[in-house]
Amino acid sequence: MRISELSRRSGVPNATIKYYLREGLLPPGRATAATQAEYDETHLRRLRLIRALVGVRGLSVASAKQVLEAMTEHRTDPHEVLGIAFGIRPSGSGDPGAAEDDGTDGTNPEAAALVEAMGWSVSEHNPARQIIDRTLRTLRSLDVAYDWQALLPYAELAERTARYDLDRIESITDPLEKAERAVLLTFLLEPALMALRRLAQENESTARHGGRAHP
Amino acid sequence: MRISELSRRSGVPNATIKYYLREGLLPPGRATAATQAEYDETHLRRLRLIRALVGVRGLSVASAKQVLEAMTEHRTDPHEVLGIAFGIRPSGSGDPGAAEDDGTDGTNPEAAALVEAMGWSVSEHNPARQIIDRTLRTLRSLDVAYDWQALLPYAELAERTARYDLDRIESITDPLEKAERAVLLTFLLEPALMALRRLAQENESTARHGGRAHP
DNA sequence: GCAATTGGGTAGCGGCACTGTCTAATCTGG
DNA sequence: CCAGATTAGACAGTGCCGCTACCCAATTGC
Repeated sequence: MRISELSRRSGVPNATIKYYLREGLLPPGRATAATQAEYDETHLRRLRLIRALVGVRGLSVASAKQVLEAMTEHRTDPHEVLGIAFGIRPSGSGDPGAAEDDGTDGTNPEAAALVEAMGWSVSEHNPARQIIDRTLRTLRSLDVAYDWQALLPYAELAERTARYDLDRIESITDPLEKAERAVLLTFLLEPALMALRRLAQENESTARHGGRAHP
Repeated sequence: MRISELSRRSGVPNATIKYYLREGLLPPGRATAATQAEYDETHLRRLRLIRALVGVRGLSVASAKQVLEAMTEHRTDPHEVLGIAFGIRPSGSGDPGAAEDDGTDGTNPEAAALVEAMGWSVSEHNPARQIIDRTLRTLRSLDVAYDWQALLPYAELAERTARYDLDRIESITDPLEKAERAVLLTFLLEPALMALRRLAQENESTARHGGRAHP
């Protein structure tokens, strides 16, 4: 399959496919000549995956690249992939690297306390820790008295969610397929889970305040 | 308080505050003269809220504006605010309005089935429905056999999350404060909840595969 | 042989979130 | 009363990001 057919079958414009190739999100096709390369079903699949991560989930192209790299390399087992992939940040946020001026070392004490309390075994470097500490700090700066203990019930629910996530990929034997499924469920499901929460919030709000939905 | 003090106390550059004023995210100060306006604590608070929504949560400035408008107007009760605010989309996603070419009418049948099965009472227009249907369609296009029934356990957990969310704001009497808290908990907590899920996933993965965290 | 297609490269575009500059009016200190 | 600083408001410019358009030489299919 040449690039035009790949474009036609995926619905992604020719120029955009070239862009993904340049950026390294899509591996190059098997070159058959100086101006000819052959693509196969794996490229088509990868392309759809890219579109899902970027379009539906809203990852930046750079973040999607990291996820895909982690997924493809999967040095030993899917566990690695999860560990690496879980640290990607959405496109919206600003500067990675140096914190603006809030003098935060890399300790994230609140996340650590939470992990300890839950009895979890997670890497010190998991960037999810940062997100938790940052969120709590931000909330408190807005006079919302939240600390890690306020997150405990949420952590409990997250634990069940994670168990359910892992159940769903346990039966897959092919490691690459398993890694792909893990990425899909982790990232692509995030907007849907938040959507579920909002539906449930509206329902719960309706139930408590007795109001009916706006027409 | 004049603009410079507002800038100094919030850490937001002068020019950026003017930008937010232009965009309508921050209400104008009380003009005392042609080149003088007075800002107060509510402006400072609002500014911090903007920064939290845009910086931490990653909302686009336009989305943040909608959230803030819904929050401020709060025609009758916080229930309205939740209903409106819950429909905001993150900045990452592409074109609102016309769906690309996947001929989707506005029905979102899977979300409807899920809502029905859960016995929820939510508006037909809640955009969370769209997100759910879109996510499921995308997953299936990637050969992941998911339908609304696969989301039921997640919906169950979302319901508990929502109950906990509503518990936390129930005691607030001032309607504007309540609306603000609802917005904060709904939006600002989202990254943290996803972070919790990832921590729990890593933990669960470690437990099942017996691996230890990467050094 | 020759139009059409392709790979590969570079340049440009539109949107977004600011940022810098300018002007005229106003305030402050002496 | 006046010099110097500050301010509101308007507008142009910047840097980044995700494409998109164009160009060229090589290759292909007819």
